[in-house]
Amino acid sequence: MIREITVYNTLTKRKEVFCPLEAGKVGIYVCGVTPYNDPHIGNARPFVTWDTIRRFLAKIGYKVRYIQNFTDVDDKIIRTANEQGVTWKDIADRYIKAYFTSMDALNVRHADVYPRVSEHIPDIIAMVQALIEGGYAYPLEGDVYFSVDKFPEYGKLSGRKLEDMMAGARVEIDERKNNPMDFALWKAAKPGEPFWDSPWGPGRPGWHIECSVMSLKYLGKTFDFHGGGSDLIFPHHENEIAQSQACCGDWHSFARYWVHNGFITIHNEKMSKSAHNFFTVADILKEYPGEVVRFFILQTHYRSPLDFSDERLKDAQAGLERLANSKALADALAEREGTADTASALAASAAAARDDFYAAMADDFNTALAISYLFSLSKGINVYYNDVMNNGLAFDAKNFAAVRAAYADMAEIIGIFEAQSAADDLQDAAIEGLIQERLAARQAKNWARADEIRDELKARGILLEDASAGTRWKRV
RNA sequence: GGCGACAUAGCCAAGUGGUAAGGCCGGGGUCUGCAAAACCCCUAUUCCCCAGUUCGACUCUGGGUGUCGCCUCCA
Repeated sequence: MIREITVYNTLTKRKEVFCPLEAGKVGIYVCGVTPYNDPHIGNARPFVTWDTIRRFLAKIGYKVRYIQNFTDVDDKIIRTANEQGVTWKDIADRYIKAYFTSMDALNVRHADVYPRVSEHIPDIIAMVQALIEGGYAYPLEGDVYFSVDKFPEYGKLSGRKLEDMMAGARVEIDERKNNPMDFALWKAAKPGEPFWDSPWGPGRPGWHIECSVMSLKYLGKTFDFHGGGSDLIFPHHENEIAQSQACCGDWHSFARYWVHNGFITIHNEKMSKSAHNFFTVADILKEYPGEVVRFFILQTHYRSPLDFSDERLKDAQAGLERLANSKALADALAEREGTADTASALAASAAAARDDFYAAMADDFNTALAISYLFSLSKGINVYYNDVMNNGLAFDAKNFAAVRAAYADMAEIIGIFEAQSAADDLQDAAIEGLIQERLAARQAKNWARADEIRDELKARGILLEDASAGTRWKRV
């Protein structure tokens, strides 16, 4: 079942054949969010992407362990809490909840562990201590800094040299540090900030150290995939590499494949909280179903930029509805019985489509290409449906079951067709009753009454579609 | 200033050294009481520009132009 997959590794800047650390298993660490406001769609991209990758890996037989952190101790959280007169924990809890609400709507399955910084302070202190003892870090007036000069490989992920960075640094230079690029592992507490006791006095962790600590704790010192947005490559991931490798004393430890997704843009400009050009997932969900948003994201390869607009979302919705319609047709067909041998060719093309789909996913998780095979099978299903329902072709239950299974299998990886049917005050039986009444009206050529019933149902979100074999209905 | 990515039809978007997937929109047709859905047909002699390598390049190399990103919090 497990097939060879290739993946673009930011570290080597090329596609590589993926070889798991441990046969049959995959360990994934994805940088999560800092919970201080509602997630916007740009934030959602890596999680939808990784959810899909994860589904695929599990499908082809890997046992997947997926870890995603919450940075719940942070400047912005503290600032927001102070502005609102609540505790940092209130803010973190509120927006972690908001994160789940949004991601659940996008069919993002939960991680195996969601470690939080605030729950790993002792582990963090231990790693900082180890880095100091190893000569890689130094305390300074209650802070602790990582000394980049002690780590020869610094810059290997982002492809930049220390000298180049210093030349163009726009950061205010802190003269106390050994090297301006040295970054904080531990920050001394300022008045009004949350703090924990440490060997260097009261303080809190720097940003990068958490991921080194928590990935080590939950995945070990070496693991397979490390993911996140491209904006994390530098300095965040670069710093993680420095900390983890220095700490473990093993130059080849830490993440083996670095996978970074491109940005979601608006009018071709990066969407970001600081630029105030973002749309939150929650707001988009008021206009579009979560699956449309998910589908919109997956129709573009994860490494490409993705421009967000209402028009693009509408396009995605139209495409997804096409796929969903085929699913509905397939479901309707599947209720029939028939022993004819009329779907063997379709079954063969379904198997081929599924195979192509898997091959596309195995080639650097090319969801855009993979989805095209879903469309091709969709067409096959539609044609067969028309032949059986409208052209009198005898039904082939056995082969069609295989077709339907292949279609569902692909859809499951993409993560569509999972929306819970919304609770509706109109019961199925009532709908069927009205459809029967309309049928009678149509037979009596009472078009006015027939259309009235159709409009009535439409107003309540029920769409009718007449076919020679009967009337189908669906909720929209 | 340093480093990097990308440029494919009206819109979006895959892709390969061997002659351009798929989706959306649009046009025509079939089916239908009308709708809806579906199906069929049409919609890039061409992949930013200029050189070069090659039997052959959109795909490789060099140069140019444009857009975007990272170098500061950021998915």
